[in-house]
Amino acid sequence: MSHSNPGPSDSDSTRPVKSARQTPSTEETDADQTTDTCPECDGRLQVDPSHGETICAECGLVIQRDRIDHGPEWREFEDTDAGEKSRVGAPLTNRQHDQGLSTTIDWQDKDAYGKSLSSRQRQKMKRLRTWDERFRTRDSKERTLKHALGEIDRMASALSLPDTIRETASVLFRRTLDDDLLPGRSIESMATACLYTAARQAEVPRSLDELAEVSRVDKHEFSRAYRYICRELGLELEPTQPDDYIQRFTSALDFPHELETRARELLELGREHDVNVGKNPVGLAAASIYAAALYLDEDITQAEIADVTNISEVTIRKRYSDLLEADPNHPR
DNA sequence: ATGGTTTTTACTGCGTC
DNA sequence: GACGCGGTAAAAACCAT
Repeated sequence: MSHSNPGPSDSDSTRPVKSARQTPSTEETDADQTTDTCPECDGRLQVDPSHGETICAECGLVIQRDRIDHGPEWREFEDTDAGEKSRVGAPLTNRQHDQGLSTTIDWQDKDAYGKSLSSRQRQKMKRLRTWDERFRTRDSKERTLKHALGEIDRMASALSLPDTIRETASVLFRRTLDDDLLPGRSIESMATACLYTAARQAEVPRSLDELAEVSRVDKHEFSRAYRYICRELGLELEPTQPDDYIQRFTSALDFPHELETRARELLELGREHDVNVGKNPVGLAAASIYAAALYLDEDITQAEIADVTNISEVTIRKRYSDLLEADPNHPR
């Protein structure tokens, strides 16, 4: 009866569980007042009843979605109740500029039975469509939002990021819009920055290079926008961990799961010997994968890893020789 | 702006298939 | 001889001050 959808985070389930990020206990207590704090920024969590979402008041991170059944309430006893109790409809979403509420006039010149309209009617529909369109994107902010959310969706799909992250990115963009951070910056760069931020907050980071490949603006533009919104919205993000890139890179290279764990061990070893402080986490991930591949006799060249990670061979060499030195029983 | 650090680019020499 | 690898110098990029 209720929407028991498996949840968008499923596409993420292949990742090894790092720690209990989700707080499943809140499901049971089910109180609207939750005293938890955001795992990202320790901000206060609040429940948005209209969306059934738990979001962080500080950074806009969506913790949990769809706790409210959006299904209908079938309780109309008298005629006067007609329509009032029925709350049928799709759930609200932040990912459409009008939160998914508006209707659109179809582009086909057909009536409800699928028959073609007379030419007179066609004229009329054309005019109506024009006004309908103007109405739906009434002012510039709505238009901006529409554009941005479309872009966020497109880029998130290209990077196969789950829905929760798109939601977070959408919330972030709304905040930048509400705080008037947009003037002077392109919508594209802001939208890209929001997505980048959202992915980092959810600990499934995509590198700046990866974002740059799907964005319509270049790296510098949106990384400037990113720093800007971090400052203005007071977001404090931890630096990304090399571990967060391991799973994606190993699977892109068709390596077995075993290699993944080996790479993580190497990173841990490196951490203990302080050889990876101040280094690019993406470079470290690439190096640990290369090193792990050597241990496990995988057939791989530095060039191939450099290719999928966008890290130069030189850097891979440097980082992985660091890692080997940290390993007391390395092969050579 | 500046200086320190990291990463990239370009190039060289060595061993192997 | 092409390829993978290790190294180096210089340029570029990045970051804090």
